[in-house]
Amino acid sequence: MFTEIDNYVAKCISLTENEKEYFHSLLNHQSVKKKTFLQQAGETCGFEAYIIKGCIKSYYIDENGSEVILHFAVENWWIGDIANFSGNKKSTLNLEALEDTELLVINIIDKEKLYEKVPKFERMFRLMIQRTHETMMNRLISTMAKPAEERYLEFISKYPSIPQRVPQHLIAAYLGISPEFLSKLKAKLTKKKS
Amino acid sequence: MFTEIDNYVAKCISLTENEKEYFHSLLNHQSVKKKTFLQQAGETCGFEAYIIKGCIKSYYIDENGSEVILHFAVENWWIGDIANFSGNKKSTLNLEALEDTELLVINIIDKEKLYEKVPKFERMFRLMIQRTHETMMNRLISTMAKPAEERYLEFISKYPSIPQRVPQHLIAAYLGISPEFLSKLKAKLTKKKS
DNA sequence: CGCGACGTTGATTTGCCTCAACGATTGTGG
DNA sequence: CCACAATCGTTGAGGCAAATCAACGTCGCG
Repeated sequence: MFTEIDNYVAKCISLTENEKEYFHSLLNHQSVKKKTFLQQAGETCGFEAYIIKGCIKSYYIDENGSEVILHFAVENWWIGDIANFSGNKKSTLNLEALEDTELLVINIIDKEKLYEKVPKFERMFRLMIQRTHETMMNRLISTMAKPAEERYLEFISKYPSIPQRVPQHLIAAYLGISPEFLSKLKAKLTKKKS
Repeated sequence: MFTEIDNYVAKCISLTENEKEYFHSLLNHQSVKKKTFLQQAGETCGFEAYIIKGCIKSYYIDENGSEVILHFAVENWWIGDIANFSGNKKSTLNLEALEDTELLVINIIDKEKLYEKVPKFERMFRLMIQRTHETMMNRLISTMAKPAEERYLEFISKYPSIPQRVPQHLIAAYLGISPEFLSKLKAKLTKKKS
């Protein structure tokens, strides 16, 4: 149960057996059935979760009612609600399982305790968020500067496994285009090839 | 010279006199004249800088040649190149002074030393990057889900001082719209009021 | 003074959206 | 096990937000 997450941690920092045990003791195993929510907008609980198996879609619904997808998080990713870290404002983030999913969850209180007892974890989570931030920035740049076709091609080459697990209209939402338009894009691309 | 940055640090962590002195010893004061670069795309030096006075524009030029502005960083902000942290790939980020600017710079090597000697700084930079990441996400969401007019209004209400220091076509670039279109937007808005 | 940087305005074009109708597939309750 | 409803993808017609191109006025500065 802990092998994957231990591998992940080991890539950033090295722990003693005691520290590892303490870390494990703060993690709660949780299963989430397909089409159910790990978190819904409006809840205030703060946590972070490591995905052992499955796929979670994290997305916002903004005031105008449009859905913006942040991630399709799969095995060996962290998900959580950044907004919940800094302030304690209500989250506007939704986390919904696209498949039956197994997670290891740490709540924000325990995470602070962890930082206190094993400060090395500050480093791990700093590195984690740095990487997330970096991908996010690249996405912002793509979104602002590149046409939909290019963004789509980038997406499938960066995440080749996602289109096989996730319905196409969600990929459209991720790219920020309408499902109809993505369909037309694909038609155009296959025509090009032939 | 260190009063502003010390205030910033104190909001996140508390330091002994010794730690503070060590921190100061790693900072290099640097002045950058208007219209010159603190960093240009292609350089590999990694650093992070705290702005004491002035204004820095950080932006990418993507393959298609279009400019995407990440920040207008002013007093009491950090700037740096995230991409340079994780990998050591060449940066694609440009940092250009829009005004004569005074900075405190720490290079990436010294920053690692700092982490080692005073692990508390892991926390400070984690919190810093969490906040940056949060604003970035909100911007991504706005960019994807909201029309230009709404984004413009958000911008001037969030950063009311920026339009007074920064030429309008750069604000257009920040918002991801053409300068002409921003001009037309403003015309429409002032007409609405009257 | 003259040049370059900046902002405005108008005409035209285009990337993408919305709406609507239609197959194909899946899954679920009777 | 079938029937019917969801869910999903495709295609076409029309519309709109924003880009592009071009011309022009204005200011600040060397």
